Amino acid sequence: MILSRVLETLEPLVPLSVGNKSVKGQPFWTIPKTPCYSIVMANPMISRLFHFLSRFIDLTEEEARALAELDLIREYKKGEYLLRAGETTSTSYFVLQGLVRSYSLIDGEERITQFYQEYDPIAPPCTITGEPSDQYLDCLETSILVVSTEEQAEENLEKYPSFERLCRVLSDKWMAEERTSFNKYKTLTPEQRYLDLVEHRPGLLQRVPQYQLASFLGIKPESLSRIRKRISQRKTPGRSAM
Amino acid sequence: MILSRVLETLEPLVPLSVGNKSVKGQPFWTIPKTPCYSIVMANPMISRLFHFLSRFIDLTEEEARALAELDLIREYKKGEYLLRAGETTSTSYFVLQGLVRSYSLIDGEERITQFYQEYDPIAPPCTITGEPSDQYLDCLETSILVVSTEEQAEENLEKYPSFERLCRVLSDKWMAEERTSFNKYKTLTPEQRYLDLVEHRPGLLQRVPQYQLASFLGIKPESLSRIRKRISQRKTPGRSAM
DNA sequence: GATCTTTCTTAACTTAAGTCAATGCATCCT
DNA sequence: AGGATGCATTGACTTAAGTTAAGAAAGATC
Repeated sequence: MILSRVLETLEPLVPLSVGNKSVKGQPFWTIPKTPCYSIVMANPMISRLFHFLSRFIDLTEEEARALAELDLIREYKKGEYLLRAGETTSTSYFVLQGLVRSYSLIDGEERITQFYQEYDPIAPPCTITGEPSDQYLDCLETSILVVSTEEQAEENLEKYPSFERLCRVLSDKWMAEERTSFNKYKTLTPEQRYLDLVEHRPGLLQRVPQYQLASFLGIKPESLSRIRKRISQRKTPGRSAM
Repeated sequence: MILSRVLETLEPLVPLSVGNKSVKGQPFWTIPKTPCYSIVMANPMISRLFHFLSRFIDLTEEEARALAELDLIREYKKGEYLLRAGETTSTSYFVLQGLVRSYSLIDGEERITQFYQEYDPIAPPCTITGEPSDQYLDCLETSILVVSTEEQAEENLEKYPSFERLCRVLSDKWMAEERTSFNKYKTLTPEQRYLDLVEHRPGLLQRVPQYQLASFLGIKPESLSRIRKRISQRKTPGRSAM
């Protein structure tokens, strides 16, 4: 398995602007170079999908065409729900552009469990377990997603065996990431988690209001405010007392 | 995908005794009934592996033989390390019997991130990312594990395409479980997490000292002690005063 | 059975997040 | 401009976990 090498070469997409509100009408992310599957290049979002997949597998022209013709890409408006607690779905998503969040309702309060941004998979546990979801899924920004049901996937996995491999490799990668961030969450304090967020997902700070970041970090907005104050005071220790 | 049905029918193994110290020399878990692959039945541990796998896939006699002949099952002594922080490995495990824990060292203190028991997979993120592990892996009990390197897996996935499907299905199942427990950890208080543990993994309370449970729950032993006191006082509110 | 060791509990005190409430500061609306 | 709304900050107070230290209880050893 050469996934480690693969991951090293996967450069993140470069944002065109800070915050998606500031430059309206423009795509938020640059369109990446991608290997040339003929049918595919017309649509920049399909192109983006193949750019991502090319890091993990070499699809034949036929497979690429088949995948493109499945026509899996959909746009969801800001505020639109993909899933509500209590429902069950067999649908998974993959974010090509935009921002989706998952949260659960605890005593009437939204507790955000994840933000899904460009190149993130959204695989609700209920697609596997069949149990009613305890999570809500909604779009914080108008988002362009790859949409795939289990049934559809199943069908095409049989037709194109190399998809099976692709799915397994991606599952493994995402599993490792999930484990790693779980471990981080467990071992870091709220302050360290915030600093980790600043370091590793700085884009989120621009795209998400602070009270939602707080919820994601597992604390109250007031606490995040105090943490930020603490940090800024520590960084500027001088120029006090006269 | 019929994994939801599959999961419903997967009954947990029944422990023979409470705590592995009490009944020495006896197997801790009953040996399950399993479909009859001829080569396999000799060894109860291989039998157990196939019992588990049969819930997810029907292997041909040839595939079953191939899998058995890979000779992947090993015993590790109590206290033995499978992985240390700083190292990288391509080896994953699957617990047939025993108890393994992962932890990281924070300021010289062991912070337990997971207990792996019967039927749990152990897939260190470094097998995928290639980065040095931040986690230690060691056996809390003498354990019997399926041992599999990426290279070996890779080789056999090519030879036996249905293994590819098996791996993907298992990855998906484990991914869903990982997500679910992450969400739980985020949304529950330490006290609720303890109660959840009592309800869903009661065996652990017998097999693991309290200070390690506390670490796993993300709190100090003293706090767990207080939490338990709080709970027991709540359950026995009467018979006080005079 | 007495001793040593490990684990668990308790208590007093500290720390940081939660809670509640008030204020400041944008932006949006008409 | 004025008012409403939503979000971030601040302060006073509460709560629960962390810290430190001392014993009690349970197990292991000889």
